Amino acid sequence: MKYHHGNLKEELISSACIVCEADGHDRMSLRSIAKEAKVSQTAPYRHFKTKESLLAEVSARGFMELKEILQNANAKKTLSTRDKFLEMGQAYIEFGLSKRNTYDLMHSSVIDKTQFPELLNSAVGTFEELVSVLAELNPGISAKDLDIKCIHHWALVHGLVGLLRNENLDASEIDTPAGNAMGLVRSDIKSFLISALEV
Amino acid sequence: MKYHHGNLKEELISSACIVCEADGHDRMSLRSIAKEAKVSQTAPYRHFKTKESLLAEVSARGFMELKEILQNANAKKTLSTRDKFLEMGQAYIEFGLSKRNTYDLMHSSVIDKTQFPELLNSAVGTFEELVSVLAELNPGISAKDLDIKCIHHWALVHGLVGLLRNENLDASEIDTPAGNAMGLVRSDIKSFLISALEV
DNA sequence: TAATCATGTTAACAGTGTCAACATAGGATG
DNA sequence: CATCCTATGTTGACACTGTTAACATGATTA
Repeated sequence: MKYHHGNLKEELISSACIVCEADGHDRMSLRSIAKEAKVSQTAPYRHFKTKESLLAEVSARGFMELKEILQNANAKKTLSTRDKFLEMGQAYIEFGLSKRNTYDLMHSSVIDKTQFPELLNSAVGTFEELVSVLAELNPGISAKDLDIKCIHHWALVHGLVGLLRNENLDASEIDTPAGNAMGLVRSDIKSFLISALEV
Repeated sequence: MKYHHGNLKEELISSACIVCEADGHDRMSLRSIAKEAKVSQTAPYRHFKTKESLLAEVSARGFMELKEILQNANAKKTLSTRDKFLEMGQAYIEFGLSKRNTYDLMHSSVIDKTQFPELLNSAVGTFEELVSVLAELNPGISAKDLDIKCIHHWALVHGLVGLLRNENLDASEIDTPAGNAMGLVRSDIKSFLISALEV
């Protein structure tokens, strides 16, 4: 039994990633992931100043994964620019729905992003991928209009994820106009995007 | 000093509303609001089964307030339908930004809405106000298309609130394309809505 | 008047983030 | 090689949390 773990920091982060996605960041305790790493409950404090800073790391990895997913969609050379754009939108939404709790953390206010510059950069990085495809799709557009278009589309997919994730308005659970519409959109995200993005 | 408080449930709820908005729902403790009401730390359990159920009440009040705000916007008879619609969008966003923490709670996953039917109804109620104005704005539209349009616009404003609230991407704080664009949108929400909603 | 029951209290439990004080080991320095 | 330093671990403690069980009170009702 060796006193020093050797790779604790990395193990804590990846363990935290798993627990966060499984249980949600608010139900994750530092002590439990320390225990999982077979290490005392205060050992994490040698690598993270606070619980928040460990969560910031988890969040940053989420943004990196999301960025990679968007890059992959944008890199499909067989697709037209328009289709790459649609693919990105769909990929974004699917990430938000499948990595539900991680996505939650990424946009949660428990982490003050201004205190974690790297995290802020990661979050902003997502935006850049969108800028590139929209610039290609709208040749000659002004920088300002391009930025605004980006926000428009980012807000749309981000908001849709929020509605689909959080509201439990699925037709399967409740029979209302909102619920029915939500089920409709969920069952065919691509069609919704085509009509909503009007591209 | 009377043993029975007389109005404890109501006082706990309104106190919780204030604390939630001030500190955020995750930093609110049952014990602290019990103390504030000059009552023992377990007294709230006579009125709320769990902390979550108290938060559900706070959330429901948030949705009611939001619905009222949207109704007021929709009821301005001097405005055209189009302007009422824009007014609603702006009012929604302003609510999300000014009642930041309450809005957070309303869309948080700490409350399982399926376990609080009233809360679910409140949340769905927001949707109905949007349906009415969009129906007026798009005469002859099919029910399905109307629902989808609603989701589209709801997602847009909801997503925009999320971006403006959560990302700390303001131009004042960080100088990036995303930050600059965010500052631009924030400074003139109405213009953004006009261009984004294309109405 | 007596009993019931909603509504309060106290004491306790297991769990949390975090800090101070101490222990260990591996690498740098003499 | 011996010694010290420093990174990294442990133990013990503190104040706080949500929640439950057991008990107290007092208003309503039979």
